[in-house]
Amino acid sequence: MMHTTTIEEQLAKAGIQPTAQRIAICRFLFEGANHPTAEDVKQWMDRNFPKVSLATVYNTLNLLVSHGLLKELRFQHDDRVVFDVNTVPHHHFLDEDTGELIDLDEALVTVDARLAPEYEIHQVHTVLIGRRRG
Amino acid sequence: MMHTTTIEEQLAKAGIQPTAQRIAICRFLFEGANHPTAEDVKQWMDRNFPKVSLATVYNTLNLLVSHGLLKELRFQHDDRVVFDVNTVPHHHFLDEDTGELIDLDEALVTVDARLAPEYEIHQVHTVLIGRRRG
DNA sequence: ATTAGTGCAAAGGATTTGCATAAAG
DNA sequence: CTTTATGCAAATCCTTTGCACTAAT
Repeated sequence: MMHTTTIEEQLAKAGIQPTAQRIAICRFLFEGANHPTAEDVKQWMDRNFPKVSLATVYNTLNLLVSHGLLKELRFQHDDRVVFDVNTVPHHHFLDEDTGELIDLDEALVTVDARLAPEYEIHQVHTVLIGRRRG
Repeated sequence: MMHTTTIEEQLAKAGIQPTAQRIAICRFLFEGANHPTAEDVKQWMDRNFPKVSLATVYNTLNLLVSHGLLKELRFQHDDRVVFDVNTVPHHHFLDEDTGELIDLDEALVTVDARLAPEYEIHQVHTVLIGRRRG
């Protein structure tokens, strides 16, 4: 029988003290938030865990990033940072109508770059921009 | 014999009045500036065409973008906008040591995305992150 | 007790805006 | 003359920081 890791455990394992504020933020992040901005996190917190300051939101997000639990991303269409719980390398689809960002598993996108041999490639990130019909 | 298009002509053709400030900025941009930020443009102007305000630099850059002579790009490693004279679709290599950005012709990078048919793809942009040896 | 986390308000950097002046058509 | 561009300073947006306060170990 398999044991689901709690947020406290995930934080502890990453070396982050699991305070109430941090757990609340992680609850939002790890339970389905889709590429939220700091402001999105703040707004969710205001509704679900009031009295947390914006500074704590930023501190916590940066802490999670620096401990590898979160990635920060920037896209062309928005000058704000968005956070991605998906820390595994992957790509993104950006719906140009709605602004919605969708993670694309690395296996779904094949990138073949024919560069001169002095270019060592360490990471590849593709953004597909378009529209989802339907 | 082929006639090289002047900056004035390029601006006029795009419907932009070719003022002295705009021409100077375009001279910097179109003659080899590599993915400059607004601040880079301002600094070049301070040296080569003093007394131009930062507001005019931003106004001009935005004007060029809105008329299709320039693209604005944002990358993960820098929260500032960088401008790209290359308005044809292409990809980028980011040297993670130096921060240098290198344009990659679209033909050099093949992207194959296996998405569900409701995803209409209009643009593809790949960033390759790594290091250039040598 | 000592260290670490939080909240608030202020500061910071990048970019935009309002408005008066200057230049262009 | 009338419109458009410029310069300056102030304003705005996002994010970070300093510092006093609180809560953990």
